[in-house]
Amino acid sequence: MADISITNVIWSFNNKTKELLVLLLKNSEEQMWGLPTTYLRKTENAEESSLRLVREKIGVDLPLVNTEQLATFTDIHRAKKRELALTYMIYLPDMPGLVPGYGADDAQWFSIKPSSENYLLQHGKLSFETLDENIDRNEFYLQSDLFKNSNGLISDHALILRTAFNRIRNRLDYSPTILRILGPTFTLKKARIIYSILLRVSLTEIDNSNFRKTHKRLFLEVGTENIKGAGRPGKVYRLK
Amino acid sequence: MADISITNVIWSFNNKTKELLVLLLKNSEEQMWGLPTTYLRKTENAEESSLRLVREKIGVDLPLVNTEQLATFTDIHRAKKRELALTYMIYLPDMPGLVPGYGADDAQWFSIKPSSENYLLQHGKLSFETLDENIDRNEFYLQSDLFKNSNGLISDHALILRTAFNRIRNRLDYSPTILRILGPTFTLKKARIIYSILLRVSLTEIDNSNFRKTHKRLFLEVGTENIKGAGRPGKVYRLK
DNA sequence: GCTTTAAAAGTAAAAAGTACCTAAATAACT
DNA sequence: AGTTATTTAGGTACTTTTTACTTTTAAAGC
Repeated sequence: MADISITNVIWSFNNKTKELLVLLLKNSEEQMWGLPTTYLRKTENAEESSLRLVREKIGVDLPLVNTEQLATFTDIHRAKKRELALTYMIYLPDMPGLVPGYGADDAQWFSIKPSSENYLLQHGKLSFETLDENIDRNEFYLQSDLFKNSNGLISDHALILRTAFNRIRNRLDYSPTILRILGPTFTLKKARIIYSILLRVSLTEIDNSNFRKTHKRLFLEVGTENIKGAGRPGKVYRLK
Repeated sequence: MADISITNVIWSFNNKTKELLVLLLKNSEEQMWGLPTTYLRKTENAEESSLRLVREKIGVDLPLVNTEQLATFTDIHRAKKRELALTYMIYLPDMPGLVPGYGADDAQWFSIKPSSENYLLQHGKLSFETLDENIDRNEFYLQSDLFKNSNGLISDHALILRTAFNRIRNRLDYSPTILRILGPTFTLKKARIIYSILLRVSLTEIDNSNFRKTHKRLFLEVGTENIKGAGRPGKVYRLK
């Protein structure tokens, strides 16, 4: 009856600029940016489809455990034809190189950058106007009411992206899976950078010492940083 | 391509026996119990479909805000034909009367009752064998690995039910929407009963006084109980 | 009025969170 | 080599929250 699309929100991290990234593709037909999307095949379940999409667009072959269901969007008017969007989230370290692939003219990592209270899509920085705090609470109901295409993204991909952002933020306290974008291990500094972006506060507002205390239950110490640089080398952790 | 089914996990509460209830229907064809299910129509989104199902089975007409997306199950072999299950949760007070309706031979409220470590489906009591604590964390990945039909429920409805149970339990601390089954207002005693069932501890293990202190941020006092009975009448609250 | 029951309210100790400071480890500079 | 700047680990005292337990209050039944 309806077409089944699989849409991925793929997160990564720029180690040089310390930016939180999300992957967008430029649609050949409409020349608008949107999230990577494919169609579910007869022979695969949605998780497999989501990972196939990653393989096709980024050339990375991930095990099943690396994709995580976000939500399903079913609004009648969300696409030209009736189409359900089964959305997934994926966390990739190292900001892999991109190739546009079939149906896309361009592929780019967009930086999620808080600008005062808002996020704006400008100059390669992705940002939402008045990121609605209530979306996560309401994301499962009234999707049609929340439907707004305010960011110049294709279809309802702005809504999907906000839902993803809020989900990640709400999970920060007990399951900060977003830290996977830092690779298998990470320093507390990098973790704090991610937290500061998601919580939209400056890095100094997240106290180094207190962050260590309140989060050590989530992290496991596995060694010490061995990179060159000024200052004491940080300890290296991984997610428990 | 695939059929789209809408499956509801409908929760309620028995005010006399103080039991947490879930609605199951007996399938005419297979003579097995399962969750209420319908098929998505061209003219409706999934939330509307979920509420139509409630209306058809229980005769209650709810506003859109009363259904909440649980997860989408896409395993290739989850049904005889390829069929995606978009699942929703609904909280109904007063344990409404039931009519089997089309395709069902019986409709019943089943009590979720913890028996030691396990939950067993016996004598109208619904229960899971070794309710896996990890399902919620993993529910969005590896669904096919978790697929087990261990409760005599149709298809993968046992998995759906466990996913629902774990979701509710994890949300208890910050968004105890399950308390809607108590009606618009409730006493702390009743809230504690729900918590004790979900956390699988005895009522006395949830201290009355401390429960009040730790949960007052979630509840709003709206008056005092005016029912007849021994003991001081409890205050009445509603969800903030 | 006294006893029983059930819930609200109080108290003190423990645990967790917060603001701020000191110590340690490294690089760069004189 | 010794000093300084930089960065992160670790410590301390204070505040808030949670927890275990006790007391008070408000009703019903006799």
